[in-house]
Amino acid sequence: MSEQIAEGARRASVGSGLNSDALQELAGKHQTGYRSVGVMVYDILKDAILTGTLPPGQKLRQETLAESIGVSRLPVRSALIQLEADGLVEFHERRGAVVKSLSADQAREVYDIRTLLEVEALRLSMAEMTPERIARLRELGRTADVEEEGADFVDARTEFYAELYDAAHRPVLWEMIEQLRLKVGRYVLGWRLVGGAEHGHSHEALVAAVEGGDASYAADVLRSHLERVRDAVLELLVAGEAGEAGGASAPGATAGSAGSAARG
Amino acid sequence: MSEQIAEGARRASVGSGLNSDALQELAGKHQTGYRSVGVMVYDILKDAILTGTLPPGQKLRQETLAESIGVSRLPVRSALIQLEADGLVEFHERRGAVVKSLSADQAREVYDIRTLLEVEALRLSMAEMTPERIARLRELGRTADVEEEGADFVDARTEFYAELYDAAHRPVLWEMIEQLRLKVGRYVLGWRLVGGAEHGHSHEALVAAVEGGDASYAADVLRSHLERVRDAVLELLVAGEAGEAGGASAPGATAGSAGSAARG
DNA sequence: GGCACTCATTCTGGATCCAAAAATCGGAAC
DNA sequence: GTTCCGATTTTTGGATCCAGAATGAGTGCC
Repeated sequence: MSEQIAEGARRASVGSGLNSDALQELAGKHQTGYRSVGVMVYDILKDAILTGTLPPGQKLRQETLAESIGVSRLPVRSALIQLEADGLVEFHERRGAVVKSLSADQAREVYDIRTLLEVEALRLSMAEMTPERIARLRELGRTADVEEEGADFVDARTEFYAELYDAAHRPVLWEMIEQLRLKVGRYVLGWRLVGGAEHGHSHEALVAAVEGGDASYAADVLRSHLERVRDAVLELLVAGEAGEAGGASAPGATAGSAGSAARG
Repeated sequence: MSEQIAEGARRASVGSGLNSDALQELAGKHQTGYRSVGVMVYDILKDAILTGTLPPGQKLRQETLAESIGVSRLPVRSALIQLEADGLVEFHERRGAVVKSLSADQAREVYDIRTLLEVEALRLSMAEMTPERIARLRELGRTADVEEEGADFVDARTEFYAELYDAAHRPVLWEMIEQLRLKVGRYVLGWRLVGGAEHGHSHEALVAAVEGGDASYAADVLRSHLERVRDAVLELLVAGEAGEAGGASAPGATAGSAGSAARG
C-alpha cells in the first residue's frame, strides 16, 4: 500500500516537474531533532531553493511537497509563508506558490545596497577588531574559499560574513545584509558550479586587508570582491533571461534554463 | 512606579492583557472585500500593532485574537508568521507570540541604516524628478504633515516616501526602506501623540529642497529630518527602558514588566 | 475548422479536531 | 513558612476534513 502511495507521489512530481527524490534526500538530512516540524520544513525548503533543487520558477504544490517531506500540508504552508517573507517564494492568491526568480535589475540593486551596507559594517567592525577574531576569520575564510558542495558552500560563506561583521555589534544591520545575501545566494552557487573557481582566494584576501588595519583599503577590497561576484551573477542572469521568450510569464522555461545552467 | 510610561499600554493590558474591543473595531474597518481572510487578519494585526492597540510586550493568544476578529485560529497563525518576518512579532516556540519591542540600540541602528539608504534613494530619485512628481509630493507632504489619526498618519507618511523614492525606480531599495520604517513606525506615532506637534512642516520643507534641485542640500534636509525624528523616538524609548528592570536581554521580563506597569 | 462555453477535476484556503508541551495551581514534605 | 513536586488546565502545533475558486478538457455552435 505504501509503495502505491510513493509511486503515486513519484508520478505526480514528475508531472509537475518537481525533483521529489532530491527533496526527500534533503529531508532526510534535516530530520534530526527539530523542536517543531514547521521550522524543519522551512529549513528543508530553504536549502532546496538555495541549492537549486527547487529552481526559480518551480511551481510549489503543497500536497506534493508535504508528501515528499513526509508531513501534512499545514507546516508546509507555514514554511511557504516564511519563505515568501524572505523573498524566495511568490504567492499567487488561490493559484499557488512559485519559487521566485531574480531579475538582472534586481540583482544589480541587491549588490548596490549590499555594497553600501557592508562597507559600513566593515568600517564599524574594523574599529572593534581583535587578533582572536582575525584568527577565526582566517579559518572561516579558508573554508569559504575551498568549500564546494551546495549547502555547505552557502553555510561557510554565511559563517564567514557573520564573524566578519559581528565585531560591529549591529544586529539589525547584519539582519539586512543577510536578507540581501539570501536573495542572490542561489545564483552565486550557480556561478560557482558553472566554473567560477578562478575567483581564487577572495575571502582570505579580505581577511589580510582587515588585518592590515587600513579601513579604506579594506573597503576597496570588499567593494571589488562584491563587484566581481555581481558581474558573474549578472552574466548568469542575463544569459538566462536572453534564453527565455516572455520573461517571468513562462515559469517552466525559467526553471529549465536555470536548471541546465546549474548542471552544465 | 512611573506612571508616565504606559499611556497606551495601560488600557490595553487588563486581565489577559488584550484590548479586545479596540481590536474588534479595527476588524470592522477592514472587513471589506478581501480576497483571503489571512491577509485581512494580517492587515488588522499590523494596524493594531502600528497604532499601539497591541502595545510592545503584549502577549498574543491565538484563540483570543481569532475570536476578537471573528475567524478561526488558522489565518491568525498565518498572519502572525508574516508579522514575525516583518519583525513586529516574536515567536517563542510552543509558548506563544509576543509583540516585539524595540530597544534604543536597535532604534539607533534603524535610523543609521535608514539614513544610508534613504540618502542614496533620494539622490537617485532627484536625478529622475519631474514637475508632476513634485506636485504630487507637495500634496502628499501636506497631508503627511497634517494628518493626526493613528492609521491614517502612518499611511500618509508611507505614501509620501513611496512617491518621493519612486522616481529612483529601485524596488528592492524601497522594500528595504519600508521594512525599516515599519520597525520604528509605532514609536514615531507615539511621539506624535505625546505631543511632537512642534515638528512643523518637515515634509513640505523636504519637498522644497527636492524642488530646488541641489542634491547635497536635499540630502542634508533629509538627514536632519531623520535625526530629529530619531532623537524623539529615542527619548520615548529611553524613558520606557528606564522604567523597566531588565531591558532587551530578557524577553520574558520585558513582557512581564509591561504587564505590571499596566497594573501599577 | 476554430472559438466559446460548460462541466469536471484539482488545488488552495479555512474550519474543526486532536495530541503534546508548558504554565499554573495545589498539596505535601522538610 | 517555604520549597519542591505532581496533577490539572491552558495553549500551541499538527492532522484531517470541507468548501470555493481556478484550470483544463471536451463538446457544441458559429
